[in-house]
Amino acid sequence: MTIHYKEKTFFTGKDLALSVIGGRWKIAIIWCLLQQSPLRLSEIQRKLPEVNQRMLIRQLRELEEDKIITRSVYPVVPPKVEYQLSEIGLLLEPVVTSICDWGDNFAEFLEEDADKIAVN
Amino acid sequence: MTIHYKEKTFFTGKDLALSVIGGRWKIAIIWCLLQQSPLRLSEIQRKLPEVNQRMLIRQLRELEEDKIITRSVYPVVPPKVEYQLSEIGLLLEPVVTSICDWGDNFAEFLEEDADKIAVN
DNA sequence: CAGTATCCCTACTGATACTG
DNA sequence: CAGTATCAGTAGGGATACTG
Repeated sequence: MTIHYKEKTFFTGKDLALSVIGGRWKIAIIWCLLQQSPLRLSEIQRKLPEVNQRMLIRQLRELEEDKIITRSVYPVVPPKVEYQLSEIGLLLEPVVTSICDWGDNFAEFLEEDADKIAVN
Repeated sequence: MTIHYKEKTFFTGKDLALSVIGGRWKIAIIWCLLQQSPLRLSEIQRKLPEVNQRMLIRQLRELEEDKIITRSVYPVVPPKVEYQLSEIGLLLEPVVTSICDWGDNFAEFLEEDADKIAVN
């Protein structure tokens, strides 16, 4: 496999995937939109308070460019903008799920480790 | 869930997972070690030529600290160091697999897109 | 509400040289 | 072989203030 995208060359699906979803907050954003959709910017901000607004908007723009999410602007006052996952974006569900599952596993693992130390 | 790790607090397994495997080259390293294990540093370098040595070693160190991989040093001349996935590290297989699968899907999606443009 | 604009800083990167 | 050391450049990220 060889694919050219955004002036770069990727030799595996993995590398392509990482270039698209590897951004600092992208998995978190996708996780939000898998749980509930569509979401407005302010709603995503409430769900991800640890992300500052500028970064959130930048990562949303990149996801939109890559067609992972769609952005719908309603010409009303006050402004209303809705974000949701595209078809290809929805297919990221297994990625997000497996990450969540592993994270839970790892959390348990850390607790066991802490127990061992506590026992000693 | 609330877990404290490395002086930070995580409220979801997902956030914990991302803090551990979110590094720039970590998924790539884990992918290597899932394919073949153990691997020596020079072998990983050959498999991931796009990563420079200093970054590779840093990310390996972090993965080792988080107990995702193990590092075995053999006291021989010339030096021999082997890296392999730990038990919890091996459990990342579904994460890596789902990322690879999605990446392949996304590559197809891009090609279809290119076709549409070509047709017009 | 949904964004920009500004400033600053850390992380990553690349090249090259050196060591046990 | 498997690293560490140094320098220097760039991209990504963070805090805060401001606007249609």
